Amino acid sequence: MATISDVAALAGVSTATVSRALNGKATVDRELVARVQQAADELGYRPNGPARNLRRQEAAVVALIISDVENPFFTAIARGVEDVAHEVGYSVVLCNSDENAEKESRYIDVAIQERVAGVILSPTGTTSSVDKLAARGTAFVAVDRPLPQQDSDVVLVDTRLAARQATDHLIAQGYDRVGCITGPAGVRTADDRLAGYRDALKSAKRPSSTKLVRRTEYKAAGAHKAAAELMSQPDPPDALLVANSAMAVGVLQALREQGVRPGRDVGIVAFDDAPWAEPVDPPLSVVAQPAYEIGTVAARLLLARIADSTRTATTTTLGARLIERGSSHRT
Amino acid sequence: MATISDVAALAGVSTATVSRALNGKATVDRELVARVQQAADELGYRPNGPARNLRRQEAAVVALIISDVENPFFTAIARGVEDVAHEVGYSVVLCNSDENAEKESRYIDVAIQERVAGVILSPTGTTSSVDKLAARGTAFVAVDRPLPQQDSDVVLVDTRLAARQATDHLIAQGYDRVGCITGPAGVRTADDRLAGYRDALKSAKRPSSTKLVRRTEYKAAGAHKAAAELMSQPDPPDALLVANSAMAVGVLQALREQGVRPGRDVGIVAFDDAPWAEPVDPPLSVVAQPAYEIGTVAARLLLARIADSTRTATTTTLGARLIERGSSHRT
DNA sequence: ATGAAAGCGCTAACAA
DNA sequence: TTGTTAGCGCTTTCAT
Repeated sequence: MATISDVAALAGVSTATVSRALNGKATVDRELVARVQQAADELGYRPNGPARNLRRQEAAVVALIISDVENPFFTAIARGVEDVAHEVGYSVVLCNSDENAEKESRYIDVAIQERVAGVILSPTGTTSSVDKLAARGTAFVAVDRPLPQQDSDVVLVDTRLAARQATDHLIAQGYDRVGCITGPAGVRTADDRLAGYRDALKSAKRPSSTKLVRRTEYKAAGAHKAAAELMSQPDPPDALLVANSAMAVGVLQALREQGVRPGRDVGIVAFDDAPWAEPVDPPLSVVAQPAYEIGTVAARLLLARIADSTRTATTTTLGARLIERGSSHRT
Repeated sequence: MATISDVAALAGVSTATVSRALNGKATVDRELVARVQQAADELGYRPNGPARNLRRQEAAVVALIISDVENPFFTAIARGVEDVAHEVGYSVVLCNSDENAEKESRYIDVAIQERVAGVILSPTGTTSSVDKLAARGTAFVAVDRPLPQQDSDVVLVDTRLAARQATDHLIAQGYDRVGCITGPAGVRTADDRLAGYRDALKSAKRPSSTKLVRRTEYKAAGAHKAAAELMSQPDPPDALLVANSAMAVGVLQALREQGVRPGRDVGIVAFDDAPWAEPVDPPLSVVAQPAYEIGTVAARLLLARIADSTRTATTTTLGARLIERGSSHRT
């Protein structure tokens, strides 16, 4: 594979000039630039990334560590990050931590090892593996969940408020016994959504009973079981706030099995506006989180921090939007 | 950040010994290994990836270039690739070509530049940017779609047969005018699915009319429009074969808008077993492609080719499975 | 404006 | 078994 010396030889100049010419430094004669360019083209020259990064002591790469590639919420974030990063010539490496602290830690090690310019991640619960990033001075920003006792840039959604509004909406629609299926204790978004749900019950002066609440993994299977349990209690809920779209799949499934129709029989609002939320029957009411925007904001923060590591950390909180569809109306 | 020399100094040995010890070479004294290890731990030493890659002339990284991160079919492939690659210590870099030849080409450039060990990609139609990989001798394998006139490793699904079987099934269920909504002309999977659909009509001695066929992007919006058009014709289809799950979203939406119930009024079979296919009402009949397996097979082929670039190219064709649910039954 | 030369951190010949 | 040393390909002083 052609190296910079090959190009230099062919163009009849030094490697330094080739480097300067190809990197657009102003101090190179126009004619030489052309000659170098032609030689490079002729040889199909591509700079050797590792060599460049070694010399520059940094790669124009950011790592994005998300907890679930199959979750549309996170893929939308990825899109946002990608779009911003590419604008300024950065590549994005997507890593899948699978909500697993060990995998997350491993990817962080890789990121450090490859000397990426920065890391964006949705931290898996209690982990402190981000300390490694902080210790090395690698720029990073957290999305979706704050880092415990870490003063870093964070991009969040006001998910507690969103949960409250969604619950308010269900109550306003005449549902009386609103239940909640949320994620595991300790996962911040799960806790917040539950808190918002309780806020709404309290302000509507409804009693809040633990019999109407279930916590499980953020997956379809757990939610399926939880919903089945809730619905076969003596006093089943007549509405459900569901904490993400994968869970909604499980809940819908459980309701179908019990012959219960969403909306008419049991009101449903789920977090995340999945593509299938609209075409299902009845259409699913959702809390749409600004996932793409989370990604763009996080990417911009990261780039700013890469450029200036002394910036003070900021927390950005974005709002979510309730989209009312058939599943939260009695008619 | 600590370098190998720092570790060497602290352990009182040469850098070569540190390198050997940390890379598990057999020829190092046990006691020294321990000393080196301890020094490395103490300093929090992480080998510099670019330096290592520069020296080794190859990174233990494979690039996976897929045409849509938001499509569950491709994310499942990604999972498969990841799992196999990680087993042998390779990292996977996920890139999103967005079904866009230019983006694909750019990612291929990056892959070459970073000197990745190999590339797995779902080629966007007619592109010849993979030639660049071939020219550089970078190992690669194609998934989902074959490369035009390129003798490389390929992992495919027998999608024509699957489309035929799905159509057979619809006909067997008593649907009389089966239509088809498939992807753009020139995209191999789209063409194959259409061909399989026609195979079935022919062998059932049904006339095949272009009035029952629509081609659009592999997206919800296009399929929505196509379905709406098809259904408002004078002689609308009473069943539809839909070429992927994003399209199915659009089709279902269109049917809802026209007050047409899947199954009872219009039989539906769609490609790809999306998570929401089961909980919708009625549950969606699908052609389940072995996406995860495509990923694992492709990864193994790639690793084999990395190890031995002279291997002759192979084509692996996997089967798909028809899952019959409510949307393809009249009752 | 250009070239010579040093060196980024690591691994692998080659010596000892 | 260990150390010495020479690069991998690039960018960037420092001279010129």
